[in-house]
Parts: sequence; C-alpha cells; structure tokens
Amino acid sequence: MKGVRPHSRRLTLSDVAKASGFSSSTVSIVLNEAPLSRYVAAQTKQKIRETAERLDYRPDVFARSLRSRRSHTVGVLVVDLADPFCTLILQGIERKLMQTPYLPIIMDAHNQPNQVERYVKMMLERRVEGLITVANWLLFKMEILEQVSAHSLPNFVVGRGLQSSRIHSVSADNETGGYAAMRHLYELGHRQIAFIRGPRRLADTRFRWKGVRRFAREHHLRLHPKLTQSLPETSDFMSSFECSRRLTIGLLESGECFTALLAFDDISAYGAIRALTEAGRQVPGHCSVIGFDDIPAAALSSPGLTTVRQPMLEMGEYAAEYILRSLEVRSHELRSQGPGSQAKEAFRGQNHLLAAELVIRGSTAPPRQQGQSLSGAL
Amino acid sequence: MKGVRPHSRRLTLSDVAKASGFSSSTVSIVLNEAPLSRYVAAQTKQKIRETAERLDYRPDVFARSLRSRRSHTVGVLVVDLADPFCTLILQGIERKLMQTPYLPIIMDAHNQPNQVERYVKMMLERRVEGLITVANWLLFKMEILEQVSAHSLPNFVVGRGLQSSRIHSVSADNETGGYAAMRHLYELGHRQIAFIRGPRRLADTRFRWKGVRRFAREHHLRLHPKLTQSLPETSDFMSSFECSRRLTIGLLESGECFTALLAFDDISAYGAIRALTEAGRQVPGHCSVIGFDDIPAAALSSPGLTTVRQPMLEMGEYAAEYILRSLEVRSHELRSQGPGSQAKEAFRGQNHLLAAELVIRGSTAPPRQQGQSLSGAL
DNA sequence: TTGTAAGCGTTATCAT
DNA sequence: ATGATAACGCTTACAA
Repeated sequence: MKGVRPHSRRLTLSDVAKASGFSSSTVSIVLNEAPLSRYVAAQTKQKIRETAERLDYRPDVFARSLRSRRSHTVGVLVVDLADPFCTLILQGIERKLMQTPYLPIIMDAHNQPNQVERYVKMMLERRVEGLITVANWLLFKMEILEQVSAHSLPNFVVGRGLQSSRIHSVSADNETGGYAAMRHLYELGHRQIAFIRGPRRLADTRFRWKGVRRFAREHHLRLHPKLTQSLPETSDFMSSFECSRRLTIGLLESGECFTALLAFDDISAYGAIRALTEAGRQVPGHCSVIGFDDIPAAALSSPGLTTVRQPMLEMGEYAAEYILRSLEVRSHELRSQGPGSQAKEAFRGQNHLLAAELVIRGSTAPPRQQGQSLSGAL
Repeated sequence: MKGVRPHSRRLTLSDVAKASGFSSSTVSIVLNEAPLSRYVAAQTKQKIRETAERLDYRPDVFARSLRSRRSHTVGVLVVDLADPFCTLILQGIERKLMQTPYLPIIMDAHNQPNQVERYVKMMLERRVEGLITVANWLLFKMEILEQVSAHSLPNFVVGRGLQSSRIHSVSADNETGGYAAMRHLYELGHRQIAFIRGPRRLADTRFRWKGVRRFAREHHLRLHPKLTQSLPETSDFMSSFECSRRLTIGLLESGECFTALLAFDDISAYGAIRALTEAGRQVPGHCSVIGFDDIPAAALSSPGLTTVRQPMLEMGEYAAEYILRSLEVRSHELRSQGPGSQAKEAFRGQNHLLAAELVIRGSTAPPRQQGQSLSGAL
C-alpha cells in the first residue's frame, strides 16, 4: 500500500462508544449533557468523558446539525465593514457570543443592497438561529429583513436609522446626543453655530436635530437657516467627507459669521475641518468643530475631535444579548409545548436607546475675541 | 388541530423528485451540475430545474456537507478587527470569494493569543476548507497555525510580519516602501530626519528600516542614532500612538534638530504629530511627518497624512486567490488519484510581495528656512 | 440505567 | 440515460 495515503478516517461517536464499552446513544447523551444524562451513572460518565478526551474526539458539526436541526450560529450582517463605525459593534457582538456555544457568522455586504439580500438568503440557508444586522447607513430596504422574521427567527438591528419597524433594535440616544453637543458649544460661549445636518431621510438626522432644536429653544438661541446645511442622500459613508467639505466651503463663502460648527458625524466633521483649514481658519482657534460617533480616528487626529460617543461596543453586546435571550425563550417554549409567549416582548422596548456621551477633545474651545493672540491654538 | 402550528416541513430533494417525476439521484445530479449530468437528457434537466425553481427548493447545507465532506467555507481569522489595517483586507477577501461558491467564516481574536488558538480549533471543527489569517500585529505564536497545515488544508497569512515559516503569505514590500518614504523626504529637501521605528522583533520593522538605510547609504545621508527611536514590543496596536507620542516628546526635549519624522506606521505617525503640535510645532510647517499603511484616517485628518500605502484590498484578494487555487489543485489531484503534486508551489513564491505606493498628502512639505512666513501652512 | 434502531437530507455507487 | 440503495455521523424515541 505504499504511496497510498492512509487518510486517517475521522474519529466518530461509535469509535468512542466501542472504546469506552458503551453504546453510542449513551455516549452522545453524556457528551452533550442532555437532560437524560441525569440518569447515567457517574462512573459511566467519567469513563466516557475520559475516552473521548483520550481519543481527542470532535463531534461532526454537520451530522449534529442535520440531526438536531440546530446550527448554533448567529448571523451578523454588516452593511459596510469599511465603515469605522461598525468594527466596535462587531467586537461587542463577538465578545458576548464568545462566552456561549454560539458562533457569529459575519458577512459584509460592501454597501450594496443586492448583496444584503443575497446574504440574508445565504444566512437563512446556513440555518442561522438569529440575525443581527449592523446598519451603519441605512439606505437599503428594511423589507428584506422581514424574510428573517417570517422564518420566525430572532431578528435584530443595531445602529443607525431604524425608525418604524416591527424589528427590535438598539441605537444611541441621538436626541440627547444632539442636545449635549449643543450644550457643550453653548457653554464654551458659542452663539453663532453652523450645522452640517445628515441626509434628511435618515432617522438619526431627525433625532439629533430635534435635540439641537430643543436646546436652542430652551436657551433662546436662534438657529440661522443660512448656517444650516444638509448632506445629500448619499449611499456611501465616505462621500460625506467630501460633501461636508463642499458645504462648509459654501458656508465660508456665504460670509455669514460662525464660531463653531456642529457636524452630523465624525466623517463630516473631518470634511468641515478640511475646508476650514484649507481656508486658513484654525480649529479650534477660529472655529470649533464637533462631531458624532467617536470613530477611532477621532482620538488619533490633532487636534483630537470633540464628539458625541455612540457606545458601539455596548450596542453590539446588547444585540447579542437580545438574540441569546430570544433563543432561550424559544427553547423554553418548545420544552413546555406552549404557544408563543410574549415574554420576548418584555425585552426593554422595541427600539432600545443607549446613552450617548460627550467626549471633549481638542477641536472645541471658547470662541476667540477678534485680535486675540494666535498662540496656544493646539 | 387548532392552535398547533403546521410547522411547514422543509422542502427536500425527494419532494422535487416526486414533483418532477424523476428519482432523487437524477435531481441531485442535475441540480449540482455534476459530471454525470452530461448524460442526462436536456428535456429532463429542463423539467427538473423548472420544478426546483417553482417549488423554491433550497438544498440543506448540513446534509450536503455531511455527505459530500465539503463545507464550501473558508476560515478568515482576524487577529484584531478593531485595527483599521484589517478591514480593507477583509473586504478584499470577501470581494474575491463573493464570486465563488465559497463563504468566508470570519472570526476575530480580539488580539488575544488564546482566542487565536481556540478559533483555529473551531474553524477546523467547522471544517473550513482553507484558512486565511489576517495578522495585523504578529505577536501570537505562528505554531498554532501549523495545526491547519497538519490537516493539509490550504493555509495562508496576509499582512504584517511573517518572516520564516513554511506557510505561504503576502505582504507589502516593506523595504521598497521604506526606501520610497525616505526618498520623498529627501527630495523635499530634508536632511535631518528623525525615526520612530517599530518594535524590534517585528519583521516589518526590519524590512522598512533596511529600505531606509539603503537610501541613506546611496545618498550619503547620515542617520543620527539619537534621532532614531524604537517602539516597545507592545501587543496592542493602539498603544503605539501613546508610545510614539512619548518618544517624540523625548526627541523634542533632546534638543536635536530635525525637520522631518518618519514613523513606523500611521498610528505612530499620529502619535508623533500629537506630540509635535502639543509642543507648538506645526506639521508640516515646522516638521514633516510620514507614516506607513494608509489607514482610512489618513485621508480624513487635516493635514492629510502622507504615507506609504499597503495595498490591503489587493492583499486580501491575493489571499483568497491563493486559497481558491489550492482548492482547485487539490480537487484535480483527487480526480486524477495522483499523489500530491507540486503545482501548488508554482504559486509565485512562498512570501509574495505587493508594491507599496507613496501617497502624498499634506503632512509633508519642504523644510522651512528660519524666519520664513507662517502662512500657507495648510 | 443503558441499548436498539430509525431517521435527518444529501450524494455516490452501483445497477439497469 | 435514469433509478435503487447505501452510506455520511449524529440524536432521540422507545425498548429493555
């Protein structure tokens, strides 16, 4: 038989059964710690576990899934992995799932709506037991996700823009965030504030703006319409850099005076900063800039970007927790043969909000009086 | 039967068989376009495809994998997803795999060596047909990956730091990159250049430095040891920001004169910039700074960061291609029953290098004469 | 307390 | 050209 590779056949359950002297059912029951294993003698368990260990037995996931109808996987659909907003959310999800037998199956739609659809289908085919969608920039049709709910799988959306849907979700408290950003600028002494709002259709845009307006109302601050611009309905998160830069140039050329600029998010804040510095205005010397999100770059740049942090790690963890809990509820239902309970509904609200926290860095400062020194600009 | 959910049983192959009037073997052969399908009448094929389509038949991946011993998945192990260096690589991998029946299974080790080990095992258990490791910051033991090779699966590493291993890999041409960075500074007129080198143990560090030294030698430029600092052996990519900032402060305090600084990577470049601006030095006005990698933030900050771009997308694509090709070779081997051929070895070299390209942005400029104007600093 | 046996939905090897 | 039939490795009634 020289030349023929032995191709050592994989070790199966019945190998362990033979080696331990018990039947494969007993072995299966013991190794899975199935309910029935309560009735198996401690000695037997011990022996079985030992031999399994000794032989380094690894169950075949496919056979197991085929038979048990469970995949022990959770689908994670990322609309665009390149968006820095996403990665921490993913880490949050993974961190939670790591402690469980569930494995996240991550797919990246590259910001292409048809990929989203394709991947949802693939997820379903791969029999994920739940789906988490990380929607950084929500311009794909939510209806696609209804398929998942139709299969009565736990379905959850984390991140931007979910407004009216029956799908549970978590996002940062945009309104309070917008409010906090405004207050920060106000407390520094700014009264002439320019705004780069997000795309109008985005729910986030509206919520943040609501917070801004609420603060303005409470403090008798007039929001000058000429200082208020909106990003176009772009599909690509990166394009908002360039759009924001253009809008800021327009703001500058309009001749209107402003000492601070509140941007929709960090990317657009950087676009604004680029326009300002190109026009010879220092940040924060001549103009303070504040963003939203706290993407990793915000801590890197000089000056650091003052921003409103979305708790992305926590959002990811929350999403994973939701799925885990739903799965738990479900298996209880099955066990008790009861009809669908509404225990799941108890999960704090349809769209949960996590606090957004102001992170003060170097891009904001008190407005400078005319003629004041240029030094100490940082 | 009221109250009992019908729980509509999944549609199986034999359902399609019955509906189309053929046996399940024929249906299977046709739907898979197996070799044997060449002998199936065109009419039959047509009919079978139609009914499968009509019933919206979806094969069960688990049954299929169990039987065929193939998973059609490729494992992608990311050492740390939060590293901006990784995401584009991932997108490159995915972009390539998208066009094939292979699905990437992405796992993120959160920069924890024991997670790497655990996930490699899980990958193996999930029967991935190949493994791509995205090693942004290589401080875990490569030996873990030997397990994969031991299972005689295609095994590939993309990114930083692979030096001496039998595992194939792709990385940017660090030496040429270092050389290009040097040349750029030199051509701008810089002669007093400070260096923040990477951790000594990292292969990347050595290659980049080699390029730097080669340029210096060729142009009779003396590299002042006092201006040459090394980052410590950190495990976390983000900590290099702070380390670099500290080293730069030291450089500044040493009183040595330098008009440009060449950093190990973009993160450390930003650390240096922070130190410089905090010390009141403008970039590039008083000091030019150049990085390495071209992480997304490099285009966002103002001034934009001049850097040496690692072609991450291409590196990812290359990795996926390697796996795909290996898989192809393998199935040919199986078909021809031959012993392991060395066709695989023909894949351009053990460690393939992709060109690193200089990206000139705003953080580098000609050195300024003493007393020159401050304006136009960008 | 443990063993027997019947599938899960495919694919592959034979026949015909 | 197409159809039986036997695995693949596991879980789970049910039997003992």
